Amino acid sequence: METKVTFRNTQAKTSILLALSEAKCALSHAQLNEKLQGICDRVTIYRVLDRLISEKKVHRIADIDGSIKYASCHQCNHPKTELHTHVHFSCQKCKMLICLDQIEPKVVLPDGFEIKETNFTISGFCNQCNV
Amino acid sequence: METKVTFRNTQAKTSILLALSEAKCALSHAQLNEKLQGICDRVTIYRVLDRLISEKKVHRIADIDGSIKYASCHQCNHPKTELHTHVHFSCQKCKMLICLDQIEPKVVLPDGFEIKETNFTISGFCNQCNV
DNA sequence: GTAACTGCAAAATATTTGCATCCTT
DNA sequence: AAGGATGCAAATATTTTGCAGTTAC
Repeated sequence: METKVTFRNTQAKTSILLALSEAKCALSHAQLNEKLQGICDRVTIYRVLDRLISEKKVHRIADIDGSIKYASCHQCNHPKTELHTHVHFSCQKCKMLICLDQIEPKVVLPDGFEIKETNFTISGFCNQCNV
Repeated sequence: METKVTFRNTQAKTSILLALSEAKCALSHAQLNEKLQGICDRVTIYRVLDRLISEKKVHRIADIDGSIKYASCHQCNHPKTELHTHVHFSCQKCKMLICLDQIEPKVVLPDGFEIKETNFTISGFCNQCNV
């Protein structure tokens, strides 16, 4: 009774993955839509992003304000890992959200807590804006 | 030219602060609205929450999925601190978001980065649900 | 009395769904 | 050709804004 879904490689998917790969930071749906200049519909972007996340090619990050950003997993050092335990930095000036792969805080939870996913975001001014 | 705003103590504000204080976890706007049972309007809840955040009585947490939760600052050990550097735990089963005050990862950022705010959330199963 | 606060209606955003059509495989 | 993917329209949230009437101080 297993429903096997085969993902296809389409123009939209390729463009979206490329846009995310080229970006040096995570992008919101709106930023992606702007960057893609109408190559495909807004709705398609939502759907493709969902598929890319299922395929573990993209990961979804909740920014410090709750807005969702998407990042190509190749930007991180551990593309196939479920846990993205590294820190994200969100700049209050240039609005960029970047992955600080090197920085992975070690956290030990109290007994009984089982960790499945993490989202560590620090906000402030990045090294480009902090002059 | 300074505009001094004096916040007032109103019925809605008192009820909302009480609801958040009674809760053992952070609540979303929708959860608050339900708990308040029509004591005040949805819009009022948004506006009161904004005020309470300005007054540093409540803090705003982006949950792992990007949804916004509000927590009474008395739940934390450092009510007046700007930085809420402790870890939040978001349970995938019971949907509760709690503050783990004791746990504060130490993070050292690369040169040039200035830290203003943090949001560390870990998701999984809490000690109540993990049986 | 005055300025902050509230409720209601309406606008602005953001995300999801339905469905006919188009494209990969 | 079969079923996944897309575009467009429309339905659902979710959050914000305007404004007239109310209330705290």
